[in-house]
Amino acid sequence: MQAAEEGYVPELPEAETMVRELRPALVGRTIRTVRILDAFLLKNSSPRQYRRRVEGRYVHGVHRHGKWILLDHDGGLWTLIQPRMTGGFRIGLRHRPPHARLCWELDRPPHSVWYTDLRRLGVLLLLEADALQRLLAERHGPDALTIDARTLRRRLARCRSPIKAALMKQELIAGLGNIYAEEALHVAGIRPDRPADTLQPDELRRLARAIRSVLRRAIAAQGTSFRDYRTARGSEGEFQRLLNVYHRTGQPCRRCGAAIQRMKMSGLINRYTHFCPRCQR
DNA sequence: CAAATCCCCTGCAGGC
DNA sequence: TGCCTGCAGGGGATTT
Repeated sequence: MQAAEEGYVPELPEAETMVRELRPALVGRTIRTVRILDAFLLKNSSPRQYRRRVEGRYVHGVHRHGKWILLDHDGGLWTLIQPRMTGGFRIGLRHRPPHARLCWELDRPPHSVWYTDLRRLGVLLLLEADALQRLLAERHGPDALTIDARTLRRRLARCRSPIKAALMKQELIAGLGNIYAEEALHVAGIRPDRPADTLQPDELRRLARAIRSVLRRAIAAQGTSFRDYRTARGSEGEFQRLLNVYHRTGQPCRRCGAAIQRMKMSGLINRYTHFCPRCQR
């Protein structure tokens, strides 16, 4: 799956889509060679170190936590990939695709998995199991895809940020970004600028359910979250059908017809937040 | 503890 | 035509 050059912005559904494509390509293969075309993305190892540790290793599994992708190299060694804005994968290509940064060459088909990253904001870390656990514990709350109302309430209990800003803090809940936080709040009928700790029990139940359903639907659509309608390149229809508020300023709410508004709020001061002033309270 | 700011990076749109 | 600015955005580090 490619990333933003095709209009995708990796949040949880995009990461899940990548993992589902990577799993049948990588699991059970041995990484023969790693071709590192851009050392910039290796943040905690040199190309030599990375190759020495990973080459010859069997891939035991491919996992996702929040927006992060994990390769289990077996024997307690992991590659953590944060695609950030424009990271993505291409499978089985013989020649380097545009913006190729790294290639895992495999012992059997599809023989190659490429990591591509147009803007080079992505991060790749080589981690022992205990370091990975520490990182997840420090930086990641529970995964948004399976969040339940009780967990959500606990995570937000002492948080006074606007609920949308809180939902985007990965250490509270992992996986939501700008787009799906907005969409979930619209489905739940909650204004994005409400302080998180003022949500009532019934609102938290609606919100937890909305987060799960928005993410599940986006995964079913293979993570169709377009950032930029100007470069949507033909998939524009699907994108517009899925999104209720994101990037829809002035357009009618699909539920009540009121014009979608945009605003700025504390914690997200230089970004717009879209919402329906009638449906969301 | 929360918020703001800056930074990483590239492509593209809009203004002049 | 070409240069400049702003914007998109995840997320870490640093400052207020």
